Amino acid sequence: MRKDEEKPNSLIKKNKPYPESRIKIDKEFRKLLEEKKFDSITTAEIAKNAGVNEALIFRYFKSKRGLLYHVLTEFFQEFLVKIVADLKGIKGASNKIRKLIWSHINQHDNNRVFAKILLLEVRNFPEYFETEHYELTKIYNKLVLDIIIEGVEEGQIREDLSASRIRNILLGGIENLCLPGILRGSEINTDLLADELYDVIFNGVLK
Amino acid sequence: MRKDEEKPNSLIKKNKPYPESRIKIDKEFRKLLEEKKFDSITTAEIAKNAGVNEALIFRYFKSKRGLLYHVLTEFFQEFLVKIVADLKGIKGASNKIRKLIWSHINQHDNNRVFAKILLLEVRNFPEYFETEHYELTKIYNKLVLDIIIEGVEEGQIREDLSASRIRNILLGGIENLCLPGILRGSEINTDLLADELYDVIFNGVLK
Amino acid sequence: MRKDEEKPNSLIKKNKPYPESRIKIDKEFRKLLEEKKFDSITTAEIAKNAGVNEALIFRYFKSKRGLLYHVLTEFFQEFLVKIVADLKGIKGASNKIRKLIWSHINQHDNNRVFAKILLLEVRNFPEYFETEHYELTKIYNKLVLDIIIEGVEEGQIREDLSASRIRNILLGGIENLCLPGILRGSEINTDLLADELYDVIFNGVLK
Amino acid sequence: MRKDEEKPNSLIKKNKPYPESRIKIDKEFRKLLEEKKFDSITTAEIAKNAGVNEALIFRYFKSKRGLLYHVLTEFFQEFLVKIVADLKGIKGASNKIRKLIWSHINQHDNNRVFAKILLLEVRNFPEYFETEHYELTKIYNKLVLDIIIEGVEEGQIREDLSASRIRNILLGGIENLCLPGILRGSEINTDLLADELYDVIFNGVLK
DNA sequence: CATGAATGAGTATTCATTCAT
DNA sequence: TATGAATGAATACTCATTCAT
Repeated sequence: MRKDEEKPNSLIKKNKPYPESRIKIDKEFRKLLEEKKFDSITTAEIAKNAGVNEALIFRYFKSKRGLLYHVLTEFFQEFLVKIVADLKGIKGASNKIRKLIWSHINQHDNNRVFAKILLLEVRNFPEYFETEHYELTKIYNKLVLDIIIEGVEEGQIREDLSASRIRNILLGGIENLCLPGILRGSEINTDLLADELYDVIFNGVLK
Repeated sequence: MRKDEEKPNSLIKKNKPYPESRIKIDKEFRKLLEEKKFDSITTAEIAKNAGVNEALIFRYFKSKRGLLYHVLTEFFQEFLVKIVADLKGIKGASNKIRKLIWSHINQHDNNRVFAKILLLEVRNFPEYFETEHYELTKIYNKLVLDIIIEGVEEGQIREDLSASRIRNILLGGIENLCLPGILRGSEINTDLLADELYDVIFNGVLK
Repeated sequence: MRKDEEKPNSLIKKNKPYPESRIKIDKEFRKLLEEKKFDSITTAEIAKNAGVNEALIFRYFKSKRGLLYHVLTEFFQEFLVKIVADLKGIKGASNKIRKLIWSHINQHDNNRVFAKILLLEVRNFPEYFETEHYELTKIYNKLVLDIIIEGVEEGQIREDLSASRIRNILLGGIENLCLPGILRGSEINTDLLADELYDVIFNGVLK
Repeated sequence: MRKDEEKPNSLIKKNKPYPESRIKIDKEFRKLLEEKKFDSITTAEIAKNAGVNEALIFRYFKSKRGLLYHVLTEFFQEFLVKIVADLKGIKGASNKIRKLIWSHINQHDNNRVFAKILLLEVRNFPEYFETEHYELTKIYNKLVLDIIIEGVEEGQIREDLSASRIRNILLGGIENLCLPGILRGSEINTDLLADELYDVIFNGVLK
């Protein structure tokens, strides 16, 4: 059918495909981010390695930090997509939470660069909080909160604790568990950590 | 007696007191370290805020990093003194270890800046390992090792595990537990963390 | 023909002309070099006098020394071109040597700044020997050597002396003779010096 | 006798003996001058090596250059004393000149540092010409001139050439001959050079 | 006579960013 | 869309020199 063929096509076109140079910059920057700190990456370096003109970085991303925020947003979008996909078809709040914990830790494990940046670099910049990325974290927070509420409504989770507090404990716990591994570059045993956290949380939290 | 009171006074003076400017630099640098990363602190900034001439930083501390190492050493000396004092009079290796864990975490809690620097910044600089501070850490490591060995000899600790491995697990555990709090500036529940770690370690380690 | 005249013109243009600022830097640096020593010329001074931004020096020439080496290379290229042109059409090794001596001294006389730098400054920098300029001197040395060898083969020059030793004596002699004039800025009597050197060398060297 | 004992004593006192620190600075500076260029010697370095307070350099010598001029003067005084001593008892202008040439070259050979400084460093500083050292060179020039004049009056030297021109050729010749050896640190064959110069000069100059 | 402290002007070099085309 | 040129504000660090005591 024509419609079927055109729709995705037009959708992609609406997202007007980024010019090649822009993509190269993005790619090269991600690569550099795995090798060194944001501060010690230079725009000259990015441009040279990407084979594009330095000024393009500023045309496309406004500033070096703009580039960082953009890349961070991209990552978080993928992160969200992944989480949502992973949760699809799972019934019951506690099962969802178990999956979410695992999936979140797994994402951290597979994207250490971003985890590190989020943890160590970004919070220093005041303008971060006006960032698209920051907006996305709010969406994620909401998503998690909804699952908790669902659990409360289902009667699985104690209703005498504020749902948002539980959410914070959950997310804080995940970060705490991942931190050492991310920082030191040491192994993250996703299954083990996920189990442990689920245990701890749900012993305190389940009815 | 007057004489008795004056002598120590004069003794202290012999250790010629640092010039005021030097102290100001030290102080201001510590302050800035609490606000921002080492790399983004500038010598100009230190000097200006401290109200001294920038060149004095280099006269007194050789380099910006020299200043860092100096401040780190100062801190670690106090750290060591505190630990040794805390251990004084405690009998039995396991009691000593319990105290040491607590004291170490407590120090981290009270000196977050230094903990942060140690954890995140300093290990990148190769010359760090020729630093007085690094030498002091060796002394501390030895001190902990000796307690473990004491435990083995007293028959409290399993002798089929290498003492130095136990020491490493112990110190690594402390760091892991403190990391999140330090990084985020969130609360560190010293008593809880210390108990937990002691438990974990000693369940695996005690005879 | 017009076409014939235009083509080389356009060919030259393909070697994209250096930006004006770059040329200004080059020019101003050469000028300063005539007034003062390399070490006491500052990049700020160069930029200010040339009316360009100081950072451009580094964009175009990497470093202050890079600028020096560049200018030296430029000079030496002209030097080589001149020598080769002067030797064109001359028959017989001894005639070539006579011409070469004269031409070399003459170049020194006309480019005292460079002679001075070569003699006094450059040999202190270890990285000089990885310089394009240094590579060019090797070419020149080879060129002179070949003439000597030609002389030996023609039977004009004694074959019991190593050709390269003769070359070294020749070039060393030229430098010695030029040195005082260059250093003091006093007159260099090219004809006289050339005759003298040719005499001395060839009395010892001819068959 | 008292008088005998007191006189030298008082004479020394008149020259009021320099304080030890001053002497140490002088000594250390001379030593450094043999190792590196004036510009790359720092006052801090001098003071530290000499074991004196840096500020003393300025008390005693006004400035870093002041120190240089002082040391140069000292050297020249010794130089003059040596020359005068060497000439003592020699009869006849031509014999005196022969000796003077030798003695001058010999001094250069034995004091390469000073020769080098005089040749390369000092002439750039405009204030040099208000220096005591510069005044001493005038004395030396006069001394040489007088010998030439003596030679003219004795009838040994042509009176149709200006005596001062002959003097200049003589002194210029000495410097020219010494220059390469001094600059390159290569050997100076005093006897040979002296003979050569004497020959050249006197073939053109003697009656 | 001697000293420790302090300083200002400078030093090459870096870098994110802007601009004209 | 792309580019080469240009720039200003920094950056850690140096050094001769002054000053109060």
